[in-house]
Amino acid sequence: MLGTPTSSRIAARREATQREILAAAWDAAREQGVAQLTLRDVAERVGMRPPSLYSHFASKHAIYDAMFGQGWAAYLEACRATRPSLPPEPRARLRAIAHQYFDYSVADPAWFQLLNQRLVPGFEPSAESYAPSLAVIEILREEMEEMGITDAAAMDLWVALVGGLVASQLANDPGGGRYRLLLDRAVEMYADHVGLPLGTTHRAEEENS
Amino acid sequence: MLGTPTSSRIAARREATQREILAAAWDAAREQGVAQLTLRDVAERVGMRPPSLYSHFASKHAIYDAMFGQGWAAYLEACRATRPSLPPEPRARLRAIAHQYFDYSVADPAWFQLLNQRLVPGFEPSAESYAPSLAVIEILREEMEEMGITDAAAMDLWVALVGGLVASQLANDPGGGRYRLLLDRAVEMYADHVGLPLGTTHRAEEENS
DNA sequence: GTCTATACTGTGATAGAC
DNA sequence: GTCTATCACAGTATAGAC
Repeated sequence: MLGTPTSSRIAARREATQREILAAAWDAAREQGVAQLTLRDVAERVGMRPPSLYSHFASKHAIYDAMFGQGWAAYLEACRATRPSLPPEPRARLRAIAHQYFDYSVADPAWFQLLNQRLVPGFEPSAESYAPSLAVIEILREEMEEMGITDAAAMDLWVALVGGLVASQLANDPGGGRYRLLLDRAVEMYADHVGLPLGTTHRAEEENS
Repeated sequence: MLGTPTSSRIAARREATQREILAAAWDAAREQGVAQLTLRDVAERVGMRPPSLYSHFASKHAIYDAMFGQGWAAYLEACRATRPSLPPEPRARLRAIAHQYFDYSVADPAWFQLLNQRLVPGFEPSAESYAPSLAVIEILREEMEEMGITDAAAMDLWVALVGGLVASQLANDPGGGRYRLLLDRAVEMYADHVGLPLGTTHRAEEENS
C-alpha cells in the first residue's frame, strides 16, 4: 500500500495534524513560557484530549524536539531569504546580520529561549532537529569568511556578544529597547577588533529595523 | 519578652535553621538544576518532612528569593574582598573583574542560572533580595568611573558581553574552557572600544586563574 | 486515528494533633 | 516546631472501545 494515493493522502493528513499540534504548542509557549508548556493546554488548543497527542508524538520531549527543529528551520529560511539583499559593505553586512538575529529573538522570546537558552529542563535536541541549526552556523561562517574572518574563536566571540545582548534585553528590559540601541555600537566594536575596514557613514542606515 | 536572652536565642536558632535549609536548597539546586528543585528533596536533606519547611519559609518562591539574596550577598562579599588586591592598571583591572565573575559563575552554574538568567518559572526577586545585586552593580559603576567610563550604556555593553560569554560557556561547552579562552580577548576588545590606554604586556599575567 | 477512561507519579500546599 | 495525614492538581502515559 505504500506510495499509493491513499496512503500518501493519509500521510499528508498526519503531517498536517502534526503541524497543527506544533503550531498550538508554539502559541502556548509564547503565552505562558516554554517551560510552562503542558500537554493539556496543547491538546485543548487543537481540540483533542491530551492522550490523543501520543498518536502523533511519542512524548512531550518529542514535541519540544520538533519545535526545536522547526524553529531553526524557520530561521534558516529567513537567513537564506535575507541573504541576497544584505548590504555588500562588511560592517553594514554584520550590522544587518546582528539586527536580524536580535529582532527575530526579541519578537519571539519563546523561540530564543527554546533554541538558544537552556530553558527546558532535561531537553536535548536530536541530531535531526539539530541539523538546521548547524546550517545556520555554516551560513554565518561563510559570511564571515568572505569578510576575511576565518578564526573560529572570532565566531564564538560574535555569537556570545550578540547572544548576550539579546539575553540582556529579554531579561533586564523586556519590551524595551535599551540593549537594541547598543547593537550597532557592539557591532562596531567587534568590527574594529577583527580589523574590518572602516565603512561609509552607517549609523543612519538601519537595514533591519 | 522581645529582646530578652531567651527570645534572642530562639531567634538565633530559627535563623540557623533557615540557613541550614538554604544550604540544602543550594546543594539540591547544584545537583539537579535550579528549576528542578523540590521541597521534598530539600526537606530530606535537612531531615525534615516537607510541610515543616513552611514553618520557616512561606512558599517555595520564598526559598528561591532567599537564595537569590544570599547568592548576591555572597558575590558582593567576594567583590569587596578582591577589590583591594585588584591590579591598578585599568585593562588588567577589567580583566581581573571579568575573570572573577566568569570563574565564579562557571564554578557554580546554579548560582548563575538563578541570579542572572531567568531559569526559574515565574520567579521575581523581592526588593530586599535584590538589594545586594544593586550593590554589586554600584561597585562595578565605581570601578568603571575610576577608569573614566561614565557612560551607562558602556556598562550595559560590558555586562552583556561578559554575561554572554558565561552563558555560552555553560550552554555550548559545559566543563570546557572554549569561551574562557576568549575572555582576555573580549576584555581587550572592550577596552579598545571605550578608549582605555594601552596596558603593559598582560596576556601572560592571568590574575584570577 | 481518535476518543473515553483511567492509572500513576510527583508537586506545592494546608489542617490539625502532639 | 514538627509531625501525620491529606488535599488539589498537573503531568506523563497506557488500555481498550469506537
